[in-house]
Amino acid sequence: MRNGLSKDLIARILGAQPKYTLAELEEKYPARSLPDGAFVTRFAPSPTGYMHIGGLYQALVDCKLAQQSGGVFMLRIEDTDTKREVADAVKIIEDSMHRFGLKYNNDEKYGPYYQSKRKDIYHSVVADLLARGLAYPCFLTADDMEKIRENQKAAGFATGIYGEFARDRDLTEEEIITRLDNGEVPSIRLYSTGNPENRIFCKDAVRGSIGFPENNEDIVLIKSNDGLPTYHFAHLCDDHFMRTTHVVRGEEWLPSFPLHIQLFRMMGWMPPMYIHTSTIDKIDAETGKQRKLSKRHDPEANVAFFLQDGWPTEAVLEYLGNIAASGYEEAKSKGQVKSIWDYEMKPKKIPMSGALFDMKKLEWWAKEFIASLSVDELVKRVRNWAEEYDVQWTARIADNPEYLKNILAIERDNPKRIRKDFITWKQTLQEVSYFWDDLFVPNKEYEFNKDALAAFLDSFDVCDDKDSWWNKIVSVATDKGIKNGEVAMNLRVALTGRTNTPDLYSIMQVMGGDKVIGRVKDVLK
RNA sequence: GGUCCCAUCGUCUAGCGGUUAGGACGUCAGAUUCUCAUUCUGAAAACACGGGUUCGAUUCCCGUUGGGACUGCCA
Repeated sequence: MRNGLSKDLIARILGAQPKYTLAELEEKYPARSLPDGAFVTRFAPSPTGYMHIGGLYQALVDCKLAQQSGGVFMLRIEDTDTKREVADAVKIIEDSMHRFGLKYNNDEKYGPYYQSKRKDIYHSVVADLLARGLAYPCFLTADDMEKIRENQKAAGFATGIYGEFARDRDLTEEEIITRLDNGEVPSIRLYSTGNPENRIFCKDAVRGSIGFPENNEDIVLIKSNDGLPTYHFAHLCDDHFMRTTHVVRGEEWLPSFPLHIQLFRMMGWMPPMYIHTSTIDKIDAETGKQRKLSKRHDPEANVAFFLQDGWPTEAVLEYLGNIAASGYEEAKSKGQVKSIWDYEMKPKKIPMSGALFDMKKLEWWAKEFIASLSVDELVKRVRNWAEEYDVQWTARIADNPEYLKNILAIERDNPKRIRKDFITWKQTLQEVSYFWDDLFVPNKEYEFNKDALAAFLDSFDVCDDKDSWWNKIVSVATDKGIKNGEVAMNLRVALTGRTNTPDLYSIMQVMGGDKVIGRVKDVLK
């Protein structure tokens, strides 16, 4: 600790008198009146251009924990890094939240929810630290720090601004004024009182108490270039004054956990409960090693990928939710709950080891989900997707909406035996594309038994019921001395170009007599 | 290098000192079916290793190994 700075000097450093006293802030953002045990959570992404699947996972946990406890879930935009900010990023985040049904409730009373708009709060808090000698203006330039870092590395020391390397931590007021007069703009650093010889214990809801050496780095609280806070300081102020009870964040924050706890202690504030979630990983194709899903290498790291390809958002949420609350799967299969929102998520049970993203399992959730839809609902979802991502399909569907409905209704009448070959809305359309002449691809490889096909065509009547239809196939087979299945397969390939399809009779009914006759004739030519 | 986190079938996990180590996805086999999908039945498949503690360790402790994160005026 050092001598506190005078009021006037603090105002000069900050560019203005602090707007609030700590007491005023406490009053402005009072404790929330919520039922006992209610969680106040927040998803706090920085607007850097896209929504990461890991972010969605965290947001789901946040939302779920708040929702099931009768608490509040907030969305806070951490836009303190002006350099990395991307134009539409906030829109993308909000849109993703909306599409996945993650409803947040940003009560104005505790806002604003953009960190860039909360400067007054950060400055007021840092003014208090400055006055108490727990923070100081630091005039180290980027070059200075680079040199320090190099020297530290060469000497085998830990890098960072601490102890003797914290050049400006004991500047007198006069020295500070001289530098200010010089036109130098300081950042504001923590005057760390931590000693790495001591251990500090930090409590994580899943991992329990974690011991660290105390933090002794004079980390930056307020940046010199824009007067905005760093993450560490912003989260301290925000989660305190937003009255957050549970901070759900990635495990990459674990190393700075002691710093955060020390910060809370310095302020005399009660820290929230922390839940550090594990990463969502994949095996790197080149190195064969497990690593976090990354935006650059993995399309599936980006939530937009799932939207574009038409994955049911519910399925993605169930997959992710089951990672956080692994009993969900079983409870659902036993019919105890209908959706992830009905299943209680226990903070302590959120897994702490990194989970490999399992596309196959996601596919399973998606198949199950789509199979649970009514035909009308399925058609609606598919159309909605097409309208957003595929104009050609939109046109085709609009041309004859009933046709798509009939196609998708195939083998869906028996609830116990619904086909489960649809995974995404996009793939659903591809799966049934042969129903449209412009998409139908005749099979050139298959060696047709033209005799049999011709014989079938002779007897074909689209009005036949399923039994007489099948009887005709059987009689063709008998006449030609081949198996029933072979006749059916010839017909299947002639009509669809594929060797695997749903029920042939249904397909023919939906296609209609003209198309059936046309396609068989094309083969016979 | 330093600090911290993690370690059960291929994958996600249940387990919280005594279990035939359970489930799900995936895989394989069989049955049903005009093919596929579905449905049903079944199978293979795991406690990283080495020390302790204990009558007894998958479970507790230590170490090793392996994986991960952090080490920025980025979050």
